[in-house]
Amino acid sequence: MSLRTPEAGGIEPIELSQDLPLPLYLQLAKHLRNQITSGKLAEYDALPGERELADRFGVSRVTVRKALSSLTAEGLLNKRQGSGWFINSSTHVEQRLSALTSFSEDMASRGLQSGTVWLDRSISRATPEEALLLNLRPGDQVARLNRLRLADKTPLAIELSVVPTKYLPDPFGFEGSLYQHLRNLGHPPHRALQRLSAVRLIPDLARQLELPEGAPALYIERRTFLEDGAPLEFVASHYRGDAYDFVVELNLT
Amino acid sequence: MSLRTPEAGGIEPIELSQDLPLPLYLQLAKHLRNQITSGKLAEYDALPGERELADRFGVSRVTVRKALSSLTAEGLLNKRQGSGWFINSSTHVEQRLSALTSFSEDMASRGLQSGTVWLDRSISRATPEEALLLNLRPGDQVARLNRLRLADKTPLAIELSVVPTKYLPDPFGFEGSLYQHLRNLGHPPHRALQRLSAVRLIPDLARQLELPEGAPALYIERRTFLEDGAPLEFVASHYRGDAYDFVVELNLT
DNA sequence: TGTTTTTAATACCAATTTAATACCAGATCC
DNA sequence: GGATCTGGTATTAAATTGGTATTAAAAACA
Repeated sequence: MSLRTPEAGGIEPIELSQDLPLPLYLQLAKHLRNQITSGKLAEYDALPGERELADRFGVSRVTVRKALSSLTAEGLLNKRQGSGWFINSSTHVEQRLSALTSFSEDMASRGLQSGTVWLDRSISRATPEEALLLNLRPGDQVARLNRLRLADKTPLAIELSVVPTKYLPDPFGFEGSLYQHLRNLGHPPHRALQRLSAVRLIPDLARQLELPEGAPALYIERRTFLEDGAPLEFVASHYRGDAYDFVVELNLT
Repeated sequence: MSLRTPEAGGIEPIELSQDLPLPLYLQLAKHLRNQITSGKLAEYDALPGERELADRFGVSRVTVRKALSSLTAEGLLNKRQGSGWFINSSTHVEQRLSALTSFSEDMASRGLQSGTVWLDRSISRATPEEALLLNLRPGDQVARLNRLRLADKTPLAIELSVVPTKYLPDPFGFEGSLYQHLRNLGHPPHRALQRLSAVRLIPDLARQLELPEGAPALYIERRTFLEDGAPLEFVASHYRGDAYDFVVELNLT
């Protein structure tokens, strides 16, 4: 047995079969990806050596190698000759886009308890600027959702969502996730465009976030679109600069 | 059953009939077009093999081939011998993330003239933190590139790049784009992971950016990786909060 | 009605991928 | 410094992929 194998590897065994409609190396990659992203194999952990893995799953070393290589291309693993294969930090694959979809999911993935305090829930006419951004006619009505977002009871962000009433007729008709509700109503968000910048908090917002006036904040403006390209939602958020990181992962090819 | 067919294909069955006033291959093309554009096949990039499809729909391979060819002419599919048929990614919406690759390109796309003032260009030992982030051994050497970035002659950002000397042996050996240079050296950046947050500028940085002390800034930390997953570069940037927007576009599906 | 075009089948060809074995080279550890 | 770990690479055979030629029936057309 390899010297550097951590406690028998901690990898669950699995039966790989040539009869399945997926090549062996992809079956193996899939299994390992599960083990890694599910947290069963901790960050920075070493994987068992290639020979050991080949032996354990009953395939050749080349097959193991192809599986590991494909996971490397995904950014989950890295290797060093003479040392072995290691799990990358920040391999929260499922989380890649969740930061943009749902506040609660985002918080959950960071291991924080999320909470919401409603500041405003009403219907009114769109301002000229909102009408422009949401592609509405002047005077069209919008639902306005202003929420204070909490992480472990600490104020983390203020979020103002504006949705045309044709997509959200009743702003009181839901609890929890706005996106889930919109999906239920048959208006699933499909694409989003975000702008991020750093701003100084105005007194009003600073007070609500329990920060001194002028503290730095991450300002995120988001426009969400339906599949047919129609604007669904406009959100302006202020995140506490001292407590929130926005993570983006991307390919440069 | 085909070995390489991905997960039974996920294609709904349909009854094709010679008695209809539409040739078999067009009936099949129509059905597949529906499945693709409706997004039912979006999660499977690959289609089942031609033989598998022929078998499943009870027609000959040539018929399947004609159907797939006509969809190719429409731009929905592409093929590779030995591999199979793939749904074009252009049918999914493309992500525009190039704003993250190069400062100069980013500026150019905003119609601004970009400039650079070198603050530091040297080689030294990696700090323990850098060694961890770049997967180096303690004492390994890194090139340190500290640049003041200008947009139309206004200071816009301060950027500190750290690259292991094994990838960038001579920090003076290039002008212009670091990424272009790394590509020329055979180390093309492949993937990046970014963290963004808002910070208050420390006096030193504030002075260099010609801002008052404590002004808000967008802090962007980026790690860039090679295709094989090895860390290539670590960058820490401070962007003026009053002059820079960071744009992200993405799909929520 | 004879001719051409389209349709759809069978059979065989060529490129690619898969997955194995055997051996090479760099790192680590004593 | 030399075992002996580690990953790296070259070579191979078999399986699977799409590619193509040939044929015949059906449909369209003159």
